[in-house]
Amino acid sequence: MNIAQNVKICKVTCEKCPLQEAAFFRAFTPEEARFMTSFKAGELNVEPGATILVEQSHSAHLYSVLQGTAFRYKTLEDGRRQIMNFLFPGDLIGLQGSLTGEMQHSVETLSPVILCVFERNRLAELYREFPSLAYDITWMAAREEQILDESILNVGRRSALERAAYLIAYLYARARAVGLVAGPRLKMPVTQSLMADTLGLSVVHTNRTLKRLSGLKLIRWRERGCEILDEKRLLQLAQWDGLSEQPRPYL
Amino acid sequence: MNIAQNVKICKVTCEKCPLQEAAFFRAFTPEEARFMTSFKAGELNVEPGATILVEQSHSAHLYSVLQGTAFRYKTLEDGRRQIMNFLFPGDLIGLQGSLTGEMQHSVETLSPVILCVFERNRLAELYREFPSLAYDITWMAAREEQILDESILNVGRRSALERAAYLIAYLYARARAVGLVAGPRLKMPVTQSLMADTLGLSVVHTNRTLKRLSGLKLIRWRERGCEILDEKRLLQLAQWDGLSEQPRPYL
DNA sequence: CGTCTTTTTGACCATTTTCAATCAGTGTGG
DNA sequence: CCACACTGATTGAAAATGGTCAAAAAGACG
Repeated sequence: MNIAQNVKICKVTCEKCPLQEAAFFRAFTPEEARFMTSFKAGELNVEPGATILVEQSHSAHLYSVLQGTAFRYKTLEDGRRQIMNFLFPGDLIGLQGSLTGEMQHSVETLSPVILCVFERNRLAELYREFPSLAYDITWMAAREEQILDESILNVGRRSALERAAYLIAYLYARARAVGLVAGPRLKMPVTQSLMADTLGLSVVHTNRTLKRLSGLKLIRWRERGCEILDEKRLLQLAQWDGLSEQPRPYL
Repeated sequence: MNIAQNVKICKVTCEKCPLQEAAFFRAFTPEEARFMTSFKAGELNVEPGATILVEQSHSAHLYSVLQGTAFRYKTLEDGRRQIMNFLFPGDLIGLQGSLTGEMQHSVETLSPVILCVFERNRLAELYREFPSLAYDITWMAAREEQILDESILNVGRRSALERAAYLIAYLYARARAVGLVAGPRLKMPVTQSLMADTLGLSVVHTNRTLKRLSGLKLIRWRERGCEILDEKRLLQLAQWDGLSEQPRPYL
């Protein structure tokens, strides 16, 4: 397993956080930004395909994605893997570990990723000094819950075709919000094997299902990626309303 | 649909919250308890089978379960239902609604339930005045995430038999923590149809699967309930480690 | 150009669903 | 007390969905 190393000295101050640019994110107040800069312990540059966190391990750090994409997954002892969610810029990584100190899932990068690194044990300080940021963290946790809820509905009650339609529409919506789409194209390296492990299907059946979506002219599959041809009908097929468009916080 | 009404005047003060008794919960400090008493707007008594919250609706309130059990679910337009999680005493209800103000799931009671009612718009106050309680809320949200993660793994990657084993072991563990078991018996009215909607299976197949677990002498099914005969082998079959035993916060 | 990963296909098998009844337990009103 | 209506549990048979195995085709990459 290719474990992430390579701590970079270079540190983008949070006052100049590139994510502030996106209208999609709620901007920090000057005080918040100042605090975050001090709260941020450093940056971590990670290669594609590297493992950031490992199930069962303990991490003193909390991360947020500054750039790139990754995914969160669990595995059963016999190797079966289930992807729980994908991580995009602005997303928090490892908050769950605050409970027992032990991670219950692993995180692996899809693309080159830059992470902001925070000390888990300074979290109490953040809660004391900046209730607004504390609220943001709760907000993000609650949003993750909503997404996971939809995911359970997806895997539990939708057919293979509907499931795939939902997943693609979901990834497209999230990627678009952070500028990771070029026209109909998802700028994110996803393999069908990853999709299978997200959908709870076999790779073979995932392939057949994607072909079926292609046949319906809803998508087109390209080397490690996906083009969305008819977003509206994808949403319709999945019986999904789409993501809320309102601005969200980030760390 | 049987909507919850019946707001009770009677108000248990949080200083004397009966949940404090359980060693399972982190007790409030006197200041926290005093604040919570003022934060608590009232109590709601709800009958079994009543709907507390409805998907797509807006609620000015946040609830926590003081007594009884309930479940959280989503439905597709064509009626398919998926249960996301069950609610036990100490659990928070409706935090997710803080984001858009619109609930993305419904909540229905299983037994008679007593809820503590809080004003959603006073949440900022709680975050300002009591960082420790704010942290508790985040803690609970993060714990819910962990449970949902396991649930996705369950529905996505476990076989029907393993899935059922996990669900029963999970319910048993949670019920035990709050004193809702009598020996091997789950004191909680669950129908096979509810289990089916949690497992992402049809009722018929759920029934066959439970029979199979009975055949293996792992459980015994009783009128609207379940006896656990061999918890260890259930955990083993599901390849699950069980719930963390450490004390947890509650509201 | 050769090696590796990813995608694709076919044939066959297993799991799960659906449909249709039946059975058991509970509560109701006559 | 009994007939009747309900809900929940159970069963069988047929059909559909999805999985497994094996292999080939198509890209990706050094």
